[in-house]
Amino acid sequence: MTETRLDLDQYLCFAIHSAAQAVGRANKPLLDKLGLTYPQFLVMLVLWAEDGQTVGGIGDRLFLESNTLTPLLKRLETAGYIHRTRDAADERQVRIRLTEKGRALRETAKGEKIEWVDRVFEGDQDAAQALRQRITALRDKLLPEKLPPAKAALAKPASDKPPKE
Amino acid sequence: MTETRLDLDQYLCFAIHSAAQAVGRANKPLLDKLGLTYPQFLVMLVLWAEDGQTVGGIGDRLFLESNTLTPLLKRLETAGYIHRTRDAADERQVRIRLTEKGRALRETAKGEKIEWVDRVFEGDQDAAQALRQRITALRDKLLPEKLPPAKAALAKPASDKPPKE
DNA sequence: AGGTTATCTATCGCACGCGATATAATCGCG
DNA sequence: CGCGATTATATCGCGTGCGATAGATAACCT
Repeated sequence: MTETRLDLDQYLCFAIHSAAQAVGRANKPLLDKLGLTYPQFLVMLVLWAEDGQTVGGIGDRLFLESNTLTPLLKRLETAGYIHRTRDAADERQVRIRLTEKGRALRETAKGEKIEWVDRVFEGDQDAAQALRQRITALRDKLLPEKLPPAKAALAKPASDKPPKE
Repeated sequence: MTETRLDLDQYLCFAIHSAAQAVGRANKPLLDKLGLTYPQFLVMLVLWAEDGQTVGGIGDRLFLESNTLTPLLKRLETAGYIHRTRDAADERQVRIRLTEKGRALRETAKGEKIEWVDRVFEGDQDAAQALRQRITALRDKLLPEKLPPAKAALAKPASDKPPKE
């Protein structure tokens, strides 16, 4: 019959897929304390690092687009963590700004610790870093050509000539 | 200000999260040819290896539960790839069986190739295997211990102080 | 200037993932 | 045997992801 033995773990894509699910579940207790979902927490991380970013700017860092971010940001606004206001200079953009409550949440978050990394790697920080780098390298090779996010934001973009297709 | 520079890639959880998204996008062209979503494809993989499994059996392999699988399986049934029938011996269970169309899809799938693994690893199979193993090891350390139901009860002697909670 | 094109955000629809709960069948135990 | 506990699946609600598309505003071009 079709009793071909199947080991799903032989598929790299399933390994990553299922690992991401497992990580999500492992993060859940911490996020519940903050009252945030994981994507919401990522947005707060981005805003804690730099307030007043645009929807698109946040999306560049998180690899998300407005169809995902707009509803998410509205929920964060309803929860009282952020304000959403059109940029006066460019009315197409929406600037996301932390409220006092949103900034305060950062202190709560700092008090919490991601416990599962220690539990899994048992102090072997090098192994954790190596794995992290390999995974991000894999991701960056898969993503369509987009400028490396954090660094590009630092330097003022000199007007260059993008080669057109 | 709060201009702490943020490198999200320093977080292992974000690395995995974003890598899983990237892998999903990379798989999309292949899945579109098959007319399946990625979770649907995983279910088909499981069934191609062993037909006639129960909902729970499939869920064990994919780390999913009936709240996710039931609607997904109904869609596969609507698409004509599977049948869902109650097990005669145990009417609680639902057996999932491939249709002829479902089996035929396997041949189509075999003709397709996951191209991005080669593109990313450029023939370095060892690197791909090593990464895969590290990721699955991470996942397995994160997942709660699942005891094979009946067997664990046998070995357990009569220490009848159930954990109060 | 005016018309075209590009950019930015929002909206809609669908498919997961999952917590909470419901329902039905089976098991366990006196 | 009967009744409570357990198991298997289903249902409901919400929050993402994401393709497709719409709408408004800005940039561009001759």
